[in-house]
Amino acid sequence: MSDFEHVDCKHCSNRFKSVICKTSSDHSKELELEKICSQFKKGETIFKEGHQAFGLYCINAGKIKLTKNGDMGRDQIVRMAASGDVLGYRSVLSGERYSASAVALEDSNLCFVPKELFLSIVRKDGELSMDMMRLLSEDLRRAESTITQIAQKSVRERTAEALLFLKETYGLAEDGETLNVSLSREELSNIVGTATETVVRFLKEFKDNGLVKLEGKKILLANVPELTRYANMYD
Amino acid sequence: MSDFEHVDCKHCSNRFKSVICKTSSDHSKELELEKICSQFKKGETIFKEGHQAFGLYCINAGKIKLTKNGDMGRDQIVRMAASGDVLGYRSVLSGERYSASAVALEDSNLCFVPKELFLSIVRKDGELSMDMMRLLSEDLRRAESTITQIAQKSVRERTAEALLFLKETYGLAEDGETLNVSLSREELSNIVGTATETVVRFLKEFKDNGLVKLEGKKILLANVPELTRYANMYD
DNA sequence: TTTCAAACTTGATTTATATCAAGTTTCTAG
DNA sequence: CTAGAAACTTGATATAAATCAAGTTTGAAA
Repeated sequence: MSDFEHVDCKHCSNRFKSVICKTSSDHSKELELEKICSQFKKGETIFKEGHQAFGLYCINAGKIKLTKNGDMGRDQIVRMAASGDVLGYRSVLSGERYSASAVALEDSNLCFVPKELFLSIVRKDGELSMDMMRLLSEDLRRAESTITQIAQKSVRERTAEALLFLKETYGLAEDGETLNVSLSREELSNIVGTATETVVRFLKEFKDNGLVKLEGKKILLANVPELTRYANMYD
Repeated sequence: MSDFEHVDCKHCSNRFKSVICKTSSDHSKELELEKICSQFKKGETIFKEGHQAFGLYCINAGKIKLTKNGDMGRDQIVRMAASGDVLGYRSVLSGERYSASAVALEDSNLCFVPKELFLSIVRKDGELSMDMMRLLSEDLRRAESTITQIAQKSVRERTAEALLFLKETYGLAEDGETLNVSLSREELSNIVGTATETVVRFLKEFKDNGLVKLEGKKILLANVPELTRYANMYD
């Protein structure tokens, strides 16, 4: 992690719709003064599960995974974040330690906002409060939906679903077909919640059935409708 | 569902610590006037997944399960709620439809607070806002922890864990050993995310190993430390 | 550029759990 | 109190996915 050129919030809030950046202009000024922009290289850890939460991070550019340690040492990816998303607000709001680790999936640029500053702004800015509640609500809805998926769907279905989820979250590359994120097979297995070999096998099956094309870590979605059928076999 | 004697918030907030009940006295008065207390019989549905959220519910007395429909028709229990808990705030805050159904596990007594009233109080009461954020944060943390558990633990571990979770959530009966909640084997399987027969088998195994005693739907935890070991075999 | 380690792939085998089938018990409505 | 349905239990079998083992490819550092 190294310091990076300061990105002003106005610029940021125009490009992205980060809740934090939208706060009214007087609070914005405070933010401008106190926030710290840093650059994280691919693979670098932004914060670690179990550590004290000193503040939150706004993603200015880049892609971040949030992982939790399972009891047997294996990681589980519980969220994937992109530009405009905010990390760590859950812990800051509840006053707890970070409940997951944040790791950069590619070189990323984040703004750090200290806990006290953020809390004081939230207390003053009712609209920001509402935004934060909406954000938490949406995260909670998605998490509970994931519980249902993982508990009830087969690994094949979840693998197909993970690919579609990555498409929703990070979009596609310029060709309009390739997933716009590069993950190892192990990371993919940590999203699906399965063994690495199993992910490899299902990707191969999908490839053999013309649903995807594989080229190293690049995954090209060749047949999204059919992939959707694979993901929801009982709809 | 039938009308029930009106329970005043002050009384309620003394016994339980529902966020809603704690709001400052001027807002309390509004609440008193508009809220509607109702009684739900065991098995009755309080609200249904996918329906519009007209407000939220405070549990005055009773136990409620929150379930989501999986894509193949099977239910998944995503949360268990008790006296003092609030239901439906997620949907009200995010303006979405209910994302889960709420069903009474025993005869229960709830207060309904209309959406508009709640939102207007939240907007005015900064402390309530903070409380709601803490509540959502805690729910989110627990949900993400459940994702990790379900994705990585065996059904045996999750079954043991479910029993411990029920002990935490609803406590024990007067004997200090029996779970203070009565669930069908199917409901238990909907918490664990497995087949009903599998839950039956593991309960029997636990019984044979002296971890629990079974008497119909009563489950007596005979050896909590060992049950904990079963739940976290790789700690 | 070579070398070594890490990541990936594939096959064989084992294991956990789902599913199916057939009772048995418990609860509920009449 | 009885009949029937629903819930529960148990066993047998099938199957999905994990694990183990052995390559192969890829990528990074020297």
